[in-house]
Amino acid sequence: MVENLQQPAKATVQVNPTLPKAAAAIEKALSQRRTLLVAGNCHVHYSGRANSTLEPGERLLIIKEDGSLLVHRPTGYEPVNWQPAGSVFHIQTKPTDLEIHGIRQKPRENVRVTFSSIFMVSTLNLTDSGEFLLHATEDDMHRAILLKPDLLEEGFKPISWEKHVEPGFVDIYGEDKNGKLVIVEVKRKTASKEAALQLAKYIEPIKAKVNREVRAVLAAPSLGKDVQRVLVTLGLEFKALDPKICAEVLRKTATTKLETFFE
Amino acid sequence: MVENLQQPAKATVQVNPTLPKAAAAIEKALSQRRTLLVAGNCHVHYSGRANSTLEPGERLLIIKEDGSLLVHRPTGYEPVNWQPAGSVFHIQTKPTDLEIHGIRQKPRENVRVTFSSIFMVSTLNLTDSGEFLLHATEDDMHRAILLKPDLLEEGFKPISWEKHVEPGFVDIYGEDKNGKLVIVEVKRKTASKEAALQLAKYIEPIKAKVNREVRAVLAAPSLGKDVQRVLVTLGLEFKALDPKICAEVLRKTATTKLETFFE
DNA sequence: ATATGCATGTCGCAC
DNA sequence: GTGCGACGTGCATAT
Repeated sequence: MVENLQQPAKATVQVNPTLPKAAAAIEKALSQRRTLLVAGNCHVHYSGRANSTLEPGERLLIIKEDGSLLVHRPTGYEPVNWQPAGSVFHIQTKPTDLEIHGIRQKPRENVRVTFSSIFMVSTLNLTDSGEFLLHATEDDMHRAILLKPDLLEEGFKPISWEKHVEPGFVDIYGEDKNGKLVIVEVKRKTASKEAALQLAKYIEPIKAKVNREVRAVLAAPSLGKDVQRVLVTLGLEFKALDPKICAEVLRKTATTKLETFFE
Repeated sequence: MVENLQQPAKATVQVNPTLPKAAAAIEKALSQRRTLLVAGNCHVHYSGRANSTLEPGERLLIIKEDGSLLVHRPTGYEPVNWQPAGSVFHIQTKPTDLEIHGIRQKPRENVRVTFSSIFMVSTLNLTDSGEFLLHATEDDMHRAILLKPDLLEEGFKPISWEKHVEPGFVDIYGEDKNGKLVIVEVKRKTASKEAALQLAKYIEPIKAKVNREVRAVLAAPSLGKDVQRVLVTLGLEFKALDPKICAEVLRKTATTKLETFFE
């Protein structure tokens, strides 16, 4: 048959469909596991971890092939209502409106999007295997220090990484050029008082354990308002460290080195 | 002219447009401040607080009238790339692709979405003034306790709310039926060790200030794994409190009472 | 399953 | 502007 020779359409669209025609297109998109777009006037009820209501207005509904749902208003980066991947959907058509009901288990929660009119329905058949790479994360900063300890200070020797000591995890743990123990807390953004306190609370347990002097260093691109004062009070040190520079260091260095670091 | 008598179209769509035609539609949508949808094969580069690259694949681009941008892959609740409201966009057409460049100031960052083919372009003219209401938030729990203090315990009398004491804010602050001071930390989800510690750190400063006995109550729907033990150690109490029940209490009570509470 | 912490988190509010 | 905390946060990871 001819259809078998054709590529399936990447996009199908209906503009100003009747509600029954829209319902048919929606049902088909859901059963074929395609990305579905519906624009129209709707109201929304959510019930689950919390409850919400959204009064009628014109919005864009997106349902993806993995069962995630988004309701977007005409402004704002964030969806006003949503459902994470794994939801299942039911369509209900009434004389004057079309309801899309999404249910998620664990936690049990559901969204009902009820359209009174629909401007557009579109079904997209998207294929996407492109890799996504993000750089200059806090993890990149950790790796960069391990690879090139001089980023922290000349002569620093890392011993351990993400080590679980009593109250939580120490980002990096090593020795300075004089053999003193150094614990390092890394932040990719301006460090707050919280970060300083988090670092401070590790000092005593570690001192008690190793029974020798311990230095504590907060490595971050900058310090918040009164954090300098807190550092002095608590006997902590600060090292300026930019996540982008760390990412650059990693880019210039073979990643194989990283993987062999702790073998 | 006839056009003036017509309602502006709620939705305009092009399926499989040439890149120049798509570019024209995109330019128009941006200049008219409409919601724009573009589905096609693209790659994305982001540079700003971090850096990212997304290799080619088929995605949906959304640009809203407020200058927010979303790039959605065919799966996943979250956008793979985005730009918050307030970004400005430039279109660049080359022989083989169409680049949409979004720039945001403060922080300075930019996204470049480069389409090699486009399946669909749609412009939506959405009007939305519907109110959004969310219930069963932590704030609802605060309000419910203020309105109906017996939710916390029989005879409780609230004194203050979101009070700034030394290390931070106490959620609720009051007296029990025996005249003892009570400080309350409210959580809308299972309370973690952090919540217990947060509560504990207020006790000493407050004791020092008021110079009398202080009780500390953690009000939450449930406790995490070892939190019960932490509570005992620190001398804290627990009160089971469900955000949904709080929301229900508020729903049944005139909101006017709330506003007059602290007058 | 639960707990812990990061995120280009975003957003709102108070100072 | 900065700081601070909530969010239906989502998400990955380690236990």
